[in-house]
Amino acid sequence: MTLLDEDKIIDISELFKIFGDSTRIKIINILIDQELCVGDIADKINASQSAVSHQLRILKTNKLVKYRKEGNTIYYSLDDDHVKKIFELGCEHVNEI
Amino acid sequence: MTLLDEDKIIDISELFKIFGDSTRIKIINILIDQELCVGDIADKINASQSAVSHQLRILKTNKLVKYRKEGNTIYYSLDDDHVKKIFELGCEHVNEI
DNA sequence: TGAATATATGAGCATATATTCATATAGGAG
DNA sequence: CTCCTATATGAATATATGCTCATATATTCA
Repeated sequence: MTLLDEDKIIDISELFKIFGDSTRIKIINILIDQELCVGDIADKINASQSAVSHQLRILKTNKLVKYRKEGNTIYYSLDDDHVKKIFELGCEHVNEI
Repeated sequence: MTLLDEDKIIDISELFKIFGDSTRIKIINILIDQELCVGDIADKINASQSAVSHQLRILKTNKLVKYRKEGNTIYYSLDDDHVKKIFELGCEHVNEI
């Protein structure tokens, strides 16, 4: 291993693993330019409330999304500019193949 | 779905799925600045020849690496500048958390 | 041609993971 | 307090996937 140690390798692959699921990519895509509550996300991406909630937990745990409570409702949005950048770079790549 | 259609969503998540494995990240990392043959990759990342070959096939199929034959030996290198960019953006992100 | 080296590949196994279903929790409205 | 809505969570299941082992393929060299 030249550049990176084992721990960082794991971290990086774990990060990309998060992006490597279509449900999560749909969530990220829908949150690119807006914040949305769980139910609306589920509606817009055609997934169950439970599935979305499970995936949001993973995205939240890995700091890819942040959230804001308003009464009963929880609004999610992208956490970090890197998330958007990584997503967009992925788009670019698949567009060019 | 606002921005992307289902097919593109699948493509993008498939792309990131490729990056979402530590063996493949090790391979990408080791190929960042050099081309190497299968055996040398296996040695340097401490993985079996078979495991590396399996993963190289995935990387090759998805156009993340390219190869060059020289007699008996096959040299692999990163295919596309996006691969390096995506990898580096991933590094940046994990460094900032 | 035969042996040695480099790489690829298929089967089988063990593990990880995404979804569903059922249920829990929690806040707001009446 | 009670009902309703929004979200989270745990268990179970089905599927995907990475590794190993054994073997195949291909190229070089003697």
